Amino acid sequence: MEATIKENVFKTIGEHLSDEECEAFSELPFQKSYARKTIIADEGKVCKYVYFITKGAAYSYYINEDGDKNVIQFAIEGHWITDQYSFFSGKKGIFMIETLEDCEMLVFSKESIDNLCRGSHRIEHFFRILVQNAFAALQYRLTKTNSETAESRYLEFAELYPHFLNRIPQYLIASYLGIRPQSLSRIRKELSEK
Amino acid sequence: MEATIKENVFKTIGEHLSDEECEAFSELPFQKSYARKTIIADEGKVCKYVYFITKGAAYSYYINEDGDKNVIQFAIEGHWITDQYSFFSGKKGIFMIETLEDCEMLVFSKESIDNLCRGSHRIEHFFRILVQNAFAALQYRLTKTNSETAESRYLEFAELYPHFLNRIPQYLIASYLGIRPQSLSRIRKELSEK
DNA sequence: CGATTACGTTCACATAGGTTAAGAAATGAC
DNA sequence: GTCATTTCTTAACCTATGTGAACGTAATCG
Repeated sequence: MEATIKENVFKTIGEHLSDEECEAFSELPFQKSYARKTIIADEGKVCKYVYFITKGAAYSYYINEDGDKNVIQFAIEGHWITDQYSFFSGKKGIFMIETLEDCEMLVFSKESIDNLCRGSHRIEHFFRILVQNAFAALQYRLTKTNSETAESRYLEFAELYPHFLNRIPQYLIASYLGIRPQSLSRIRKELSEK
Repeated sequence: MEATIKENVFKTIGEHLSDEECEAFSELPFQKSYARKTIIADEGKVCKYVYFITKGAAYSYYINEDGDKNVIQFAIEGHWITDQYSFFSGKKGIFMIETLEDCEMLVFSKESIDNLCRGSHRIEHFFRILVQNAFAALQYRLTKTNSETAESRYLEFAELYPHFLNRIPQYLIASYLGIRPQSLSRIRKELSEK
């Protein structure tokens, strides 16, 4: 288990923890399997866990007043996923999290993250850097959303996450890009005609 | 100075530091004034500082290939502003930061943030929480950008930041919302006719 | 103070992407 | 394998926002 944590979790930011810290880390999460299309966090309920995916794929989304699904984030092996807002505030969630494939996850409760961070400065540091990088990436994504056409956002997505294209249904990619499935289909057609 | 830091900086997340920690914190930044319309961080150069605004207003933006300005963030008294990506990675910046009004700022270098965090677990914790909250807010903003009309985004902006409406030129608000100044003008006209 | 520039408004027209609807293709259940 | 369901594609039409240009007013600066 320690090896799994060390390999999977810590390589995600390339920091090294001592064996002791690593052990503290590895005692806290529990491992869990979820079947494909399982909802693991539900809008309106408090999101009590952070999930680190060791196998499979999942995504988070929210549903607006019109009933449209809006994809926030995709996550595959080596990625973290949660409803940040709900998880950290303890207030009711705004996002759903659902598996796309059968998944293996490491599940961390808020208490375990808090204990880990309280108990080890370096683990707290690890999480700070993790969130910081996520923030910078999200800021970049927002600028693109605000200033580029759907076509160029799709091209950038395809370049950035080529392995997602085969694994994730197109209508979810469309939603992630902020457009309708029909529009993505049209864009793909135009691109293939060029 | 300690009082200023304690009052200004720490009230922003409602955590309390010991006097000792507070003192460590207050020794590191320097205070600086900037005139209106001063560019304090420049795209293409490394962004070496995090700014905490104690007076005035500023904003960050980037300029795309077509030469359009794209506003990322507004910041007034009590807010932090920086080019996160550049600041933390040490790579060349992607955003500009410019003052909107004459400003007073507390300026933190990367070394000072790193030293503060290394030297005090609680300060590291402070910054983790700070970034976490910013991340959750940004994620929420992105979902709105992806799924709502410009009109409803404007209404939400006006409700969330009523004090910004008077202080910030409309063409910058338009850019923040991802639309053109003419479109915002049209939207405002339609709203006033309702 | 007047000159100049920056900002906001309006309008006519263009276009990206949304909508609705239908059918084709792929996937999954039995 | 067959049937049902989910996903993808296409097309005709619609709407929100972009574009370019003109004009008025407010802010800024000499």
